[in-house]
Amino acid sequence: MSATLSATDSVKDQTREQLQDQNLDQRSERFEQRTPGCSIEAALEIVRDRWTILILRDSFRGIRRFDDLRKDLEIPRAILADRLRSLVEHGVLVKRQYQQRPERFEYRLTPMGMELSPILVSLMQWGDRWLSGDEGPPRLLVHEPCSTEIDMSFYCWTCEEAFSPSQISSRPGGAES
Amino acid sequence: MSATLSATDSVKDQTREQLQDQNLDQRSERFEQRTPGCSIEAALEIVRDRWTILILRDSFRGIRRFDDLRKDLEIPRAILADRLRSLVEHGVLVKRQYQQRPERFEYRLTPMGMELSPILVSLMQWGDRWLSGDEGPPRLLVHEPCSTEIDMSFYCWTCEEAFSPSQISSRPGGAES
DNA sequence: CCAAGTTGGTTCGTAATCTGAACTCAGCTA
DNA sequence: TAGCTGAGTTCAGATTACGAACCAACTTGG
Repeated sequence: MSATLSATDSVKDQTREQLQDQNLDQRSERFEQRTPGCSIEAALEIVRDRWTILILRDSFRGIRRFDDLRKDLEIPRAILADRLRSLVEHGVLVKRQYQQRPERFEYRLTPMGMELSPILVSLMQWGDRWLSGDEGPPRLLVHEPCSTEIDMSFYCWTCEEAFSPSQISSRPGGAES
Repeated sequence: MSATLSATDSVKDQTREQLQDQNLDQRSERFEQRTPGCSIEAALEIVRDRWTILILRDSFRGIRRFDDLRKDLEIPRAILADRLRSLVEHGVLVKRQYQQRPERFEYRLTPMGMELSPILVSLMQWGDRWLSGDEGPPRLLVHEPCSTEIDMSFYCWTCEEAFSPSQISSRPGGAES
């Protein structure tokens, strides 16, 4: 996945060409990100498809066993086995024996896996907002202590306020030192 | 690496839980959600695979044309055409003619598409946190006015504080009234 | 005028993946 | 002894993905 420089160039060219067109063009680089070393791509290598995400959703719901996952998702066994293997290899789940006479296993989220929750929550909220019918969202997520509905918008700890995606800009990270 | 303060917590939680086994089972319904009418599933029907997400990432970066997308992503033409068609059908992108002599088109995010940003940002941050090497995150996202790094953890507007995923619980939504 | 280039696709044949059904294996259970 | 459960594996057929070639409508260069 190279083509790095040409990507930059074409973005610039395009922006210039379209200046007269619309005036939201300066926003176009909000998520600017060089392809080599893109964290989104890296994450997608682990969270690779629909099944994987649904397995994770079920893991958050507390479903831990092969057969329970299979029945709940109606997923082909071979694929479930494969995805679980992959998630374990990547450190998102751990495989644990929960009884030995008949050897039986369960899969649990690791801390790394737990931290996938913002992804699932934002998927769910987007689905709620744009895809749920007249009946409104099928389920709500709330902050347990106070029952306030969860809102995954952006919040700035310095300004102490929420802000919209248009106020996001990106800058190089990497080895600064 | 700014992160959820929850990282440490969940490490602790998990360790404790794994030693003692099953006293966290009541938490198992955090994301409880019946399969019919799950917003995550609904969202996944639109955001269906890796390519689709990468197309959206590039859209946020301001790449709007078929050929620019193809070159940047190195995606097969047929698949790009198919994914763009699907995103347009679902209302995430709009296809607009930007010149007529040789008919040429571009694809832009709709408001519905713009609101996918929390999903992309949380994917990126998870990748940053868990997958980026010694060099740290390849790019940072900041709140433009103050340059504070964006943190997509959970924030409660009532309690005025951030909280970890373990404090999320779910309840039925749907046609109440 | 002809040749080549650009953009935005479509149409292949082949390769990789997914799928459902059947099979395995170990230890219960009646 | 037969049958059941949980956790898989194996296999044949259906779906998708992939890369290369092709098409169409214009523009540009010689």
